[in-house]
This record gives sequence, C-alpha cells and structure tokens, in this order.
Amino acid sequence: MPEAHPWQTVRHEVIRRISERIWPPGTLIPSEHELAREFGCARATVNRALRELAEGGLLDRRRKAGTRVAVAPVRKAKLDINVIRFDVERRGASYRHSLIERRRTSPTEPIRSRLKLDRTADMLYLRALHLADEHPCIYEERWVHLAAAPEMLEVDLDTISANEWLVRNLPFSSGDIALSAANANAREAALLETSQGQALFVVERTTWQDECPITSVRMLHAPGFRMRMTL
Amino acid sequence: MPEAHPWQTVRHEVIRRISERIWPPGTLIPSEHELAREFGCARATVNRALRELAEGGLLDRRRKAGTRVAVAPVRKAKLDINVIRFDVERRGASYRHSLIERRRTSPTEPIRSRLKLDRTADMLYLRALHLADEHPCIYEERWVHLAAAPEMLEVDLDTISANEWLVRNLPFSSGDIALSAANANAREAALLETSQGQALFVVERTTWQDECPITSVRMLHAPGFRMRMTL
DNA sequence: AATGGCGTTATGCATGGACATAATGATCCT
DNA sequence: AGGATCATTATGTCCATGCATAACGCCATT
Repeated sequence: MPEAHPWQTVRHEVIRRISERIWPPGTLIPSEHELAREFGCARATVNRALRELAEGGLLDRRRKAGTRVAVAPVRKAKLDINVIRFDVERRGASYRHSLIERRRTSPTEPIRSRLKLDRTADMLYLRALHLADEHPCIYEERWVHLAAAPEMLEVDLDTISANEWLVRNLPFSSGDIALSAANANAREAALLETSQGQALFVVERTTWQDECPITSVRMLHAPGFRMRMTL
Repeated sequence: MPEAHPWQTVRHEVIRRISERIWPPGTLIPSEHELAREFGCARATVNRALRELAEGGLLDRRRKAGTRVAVAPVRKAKLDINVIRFDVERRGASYRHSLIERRRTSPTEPIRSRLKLDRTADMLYLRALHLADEHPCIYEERWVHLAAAPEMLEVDLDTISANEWLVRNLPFSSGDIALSAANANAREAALLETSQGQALFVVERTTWQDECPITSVRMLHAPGFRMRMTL
C-alpha cells in the first residue's frame, strides 16, 4: 500500500503510533515543526494530517498547549444521508413510491413547536410509502412549510417523491436527525405489511434553511432495516 | 457576523449562492482561480473552502471537469460516539454499571463469522447493564478478542466498564456500526425494566485494529432512547 | 464513423515563508 | 503571597508558487 501523498503518510504513521501505544492516550506528541523535520516535509503537510485526525476525534489540539492523543476519544461516525430511491436501487431493487395523502392545512401543535411556527402557517401534509420491489420499505409522514417551498404545490408527487424533490431543489443548509425505535400501531403495521407491535426503526428529520424551517418528516422503516455507518 | 478567516468567508458565500439558487444544483461553478481572483485570496484558500464543502457532500469535484453543485447531495451526518458514562452524566444523571456475566469461552458461529475468527479463538463474553440514576438505560452483550486485548483479563469490570476500558486503552483504528430496532424478548425486557415486545433501539458495533478484530458489542437501549445527530 | 493520441485545463497536493492568536509560564510589582 | 505583565511557543491560517494528475475535447489517423 504505497502512500502516494506525504500528508497521508504522516496521518498513517501517527495512527500507527497511537494504536500501537507508542503514544498512549494523553501523550503530548511532538510539535508540527518537529514532525515536519522528522518526516522531511513542510509544516503545512503535517498540519493537514493532524487536523484531519483531530476532526476525527483521535487528537486534541490547543494552541500553545500542543497536540495530545485523546484520552477518551469521542469518535465521529459518518452517516451518508442519501435519497431513498438511490438506497433502494443500490441494493438492486426496483423503486416505486406511492402517495397516500396530500392535504394543505395548518400545523398541529407538536409540529408548530418543532418548527417554531404559529398556527397560521400554510403547510402541506403528506403521507407516502416507499417501495422496494413492490414491498413497502418506508412509510413517511411529512410536513412541508409552503412559505419556504411554494413550488411544492405544483409538483406532481406521483412522479417524484417529496424527499427527492426537496433534496434536489432546496439544498438545505442544516438539519437535525433523531433515530429511535417504536412499536407499530395498527395503521402503520398494515401499511408496512407487518403486524401490530412490531419494532420499527424511526428516523425523524427536520431541515432548515438559515432560520426558516423547510420540512419535518417521520420515516418508519420496515422490519429488518439496518442503518449502517463506519467510523 | 464578521468572518474572521478568509476561507470561512469563501465557504459561507458559496453556501449562500447554492442555497439561494444563484448556483442551482448541477451548475458548474467558477474555477478555483477565478474564485481566488474574485475573493482576492490565494487559490489554496478557495481550495480549503471547496474541499470542505465537497466532503460535506454539497459539491462534486473532479479534476479538469471542475466543481459543480451536487445534484442529489449525499449529505453526511456526523454522529459523536461517546463513552456511555459521559452521555449519562452529561444528562445530569448519576452513572453506574453492573456486570451480569463474565465468561471466558470460544465464539459462537455468528460472532466467528462477523469477526473472521475460527472456533479456537480465546474470547471473553460479557453481559452488563448501564444505569442512569439507578434505572437501566443500556443492556450490552459483548465479545472481546483476548489476543487483541489480553490485559482485559486483569481488568476489574466492576470498577470500569468494558466500554470505557477499551476506548481508553485500545484506540481503535476502524469500526462499523449498525443501528436497528428489535422487540424485547422476556430476558431483555426484565433487565431493562420494560415489557416483552417493547421496541428497543439496537446498536451493534464491531471494532478493528488494522485487520485484527477487538470487540463486537450489541447494545439494547431502554425505551424512549433517541439518538440525535446533526448535518 | 470509430479510435487513438495529445494539448489544455482544473483540481490535488506540496513547499516555505509569514503573520495571527491563544495559552503557558516566568518575571515583576504591589 | 498574590496578582498583573509579558515573552515564548504551538497551533491556525494565509499567501505565492510550483509540480502532479486526471480528464475533457480536439484532431489526425485508421
């Protein structure tokens, strides 16, 4: 495995020294200057390597104080949030989605507080099913803030899912995600072709553009779903 | 909001142009050279900003082809994986853990295949409960590969949890995580002080050091648990 | 019309120098 | 002794420049 780029060589070597406990947790490691001399490269190169490792949580860096190996590393796992259709098709299944309900209405109280809107807000309430090879894989309930996405009214949601339209047309700047587990109620069980009480994986996502809420969605995954990530 | 650092100014401005659809999805944005001229900074500075945005999934960059706004952004959510004790204490609760079982044994078939070990592997099988304010919040079943962590045999697991000891003493280089939902069986329900069939949030994590497996753990979270992340 | 080669170009990375900033630790003053 | 001050130092960031590499697109050849 030839390390073509110096900064990757440095990163790799630092990881090695940490994992082999040459530099145990808590150790103050040499300064960028010293490492640059040791590896025979520029300080900026060492900096790039150390910065990446610090972002990953393996190192703690503070000005003047120096760089030390994280004592109790808060590892950062990365999760790719993809368009649902892609996830399904990547698994080799055919994708289809089906709109169950589409209603223009004002938000319920929980949604109002979550999106920081008042009762006069003009919203679209959508319920839809995502299918893989004609089997339901996700049931979603979504609220769309029409002031943030007025074009949404014109979109043919049988052709393109709200999920995909929003991702493509409103690149959002921020959002938060909550993952949990819940027992399927009768309606949810029927839609997902499973039985009442079945444990479902729940993803709740709210996205914002600056301070303006765009959409909030609750997605129930069919039994057997596993969300994978690496760190 | 004064942007002290040029590269942050650039990043912020690019985000603005994307979110305000001045550069709609798919657009080929100006080259680093042009942006550097426009912002009156060095190309390296523009590069830093664009590279970060590309890592976040908002831009697609290819040599010669240039940089374009991602059409269907695969957003990257970041999850902080902390030591359980910290998570509990940060919520203001008192932490305690309790070892239920500790057995030196050879791995079961599923574990063997997951960790790519054979039946002769020397392992520690642990079952433990993590409590917040004396209420169970996580039940974990863990396999530790003793060849990778022989000191584990000497550790007093009533004093420090396996979770914490491993994180502190074996900074791992890689790992994978799978999240899912499962119905509690009778034993799990009893341990977590809930009822059978209750939907539980399940985290399965396997960590490796280079190619050598260290530990594989299945953690069942008590009802009501929500894992939060931002993107 | 299809194919193969080649120049052009945008990004990827490196260098070496510089200044900014923050925190440490020693020194000085009260 | 205690507190304020300041030089030191490691990281954070920047710049200008250069070479490396990948890939688009033109062009000549087949």
